[in-house]
Amino acid sequence: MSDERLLCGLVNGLAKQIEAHLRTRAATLGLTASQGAALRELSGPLTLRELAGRMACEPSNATFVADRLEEQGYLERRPHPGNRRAKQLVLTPEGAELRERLLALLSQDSPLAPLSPGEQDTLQHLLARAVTR
Amino acid sequence: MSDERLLCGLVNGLAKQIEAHLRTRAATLGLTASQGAALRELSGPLTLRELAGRMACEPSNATFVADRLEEQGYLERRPHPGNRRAKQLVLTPEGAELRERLLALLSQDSPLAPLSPGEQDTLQHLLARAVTR
DNA sequence: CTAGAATGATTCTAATTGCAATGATTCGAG
DNA sequence: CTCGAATCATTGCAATTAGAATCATTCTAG
Repeated sequence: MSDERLLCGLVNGLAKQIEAHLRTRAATLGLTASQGAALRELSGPLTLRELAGRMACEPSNATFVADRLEEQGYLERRPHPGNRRAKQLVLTPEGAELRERLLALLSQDSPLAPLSPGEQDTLQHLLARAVTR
Repeated sequence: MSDERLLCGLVNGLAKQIEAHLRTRAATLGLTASQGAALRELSGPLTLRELAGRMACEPSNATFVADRLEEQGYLERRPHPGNRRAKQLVLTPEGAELRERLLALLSQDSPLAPLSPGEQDTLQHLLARAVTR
């Protein structure tokens, strides 16, 4: 029989651990943890709402971090083709280059490293079933 | 092959989902999410640092939520036997009663419900291996 | 067609959180 | 024994975050 409270603590603990890992790596590039998370998710053009969804935060926060990244010249807001309300976030060449460096840093000493590829697969499968979006 | 970035997003997403679930239930008892988390972890006397560890937050934060719970009469700070630096957090009868009500609320419609007990077991096992450094 | 609901982004405000510094107590090397 | 390092809780401050309100645009029922 599984203890749900313990399980919640473990999920939260691992999330915090992943965030701490991201925080240290992003800091070496002059970014906050949130900025690093945003950069990590921007594998292609995203709308602000999509970014908020991937970062699991409020849209107002996504606006905030996008502002900072835009000020630093790492992304641009472009009019969304086909929806004039929305804006597309697109990385500048500097942003894309920085993203590559960040991804390289993140792949080192990942908190998920103790798990084998197979275990990561089953973990991914279980989490995907639990997360309702 | 597993995508580590996707996995990180899933862990974070589930953590946020669990927190949102906790937030709504705690709110019906007049508590914030953090206060609810603290109450949930206080199955027995805990030191502030232990509580912070279980909540995966900074000790200063644990002090903050303990202050609130103490003001509301749900817990007491007692001198720790054997260590005069530390303080033991102990639930009052009202706190213990409130905790039972919270646990009852939390067991309903848990975000982990989509997973079978067996799946929750393997999930717990995997997370435990990843989170222990 | 059109009025009202819904969606997307933004702004403002308040609350939560992390971080560095401080005081008190305990531990440990020499 | 003793002095410096480490631990525990707390405080103050800065930064992040969530939540409600607002404006513009899009969708939809009738």
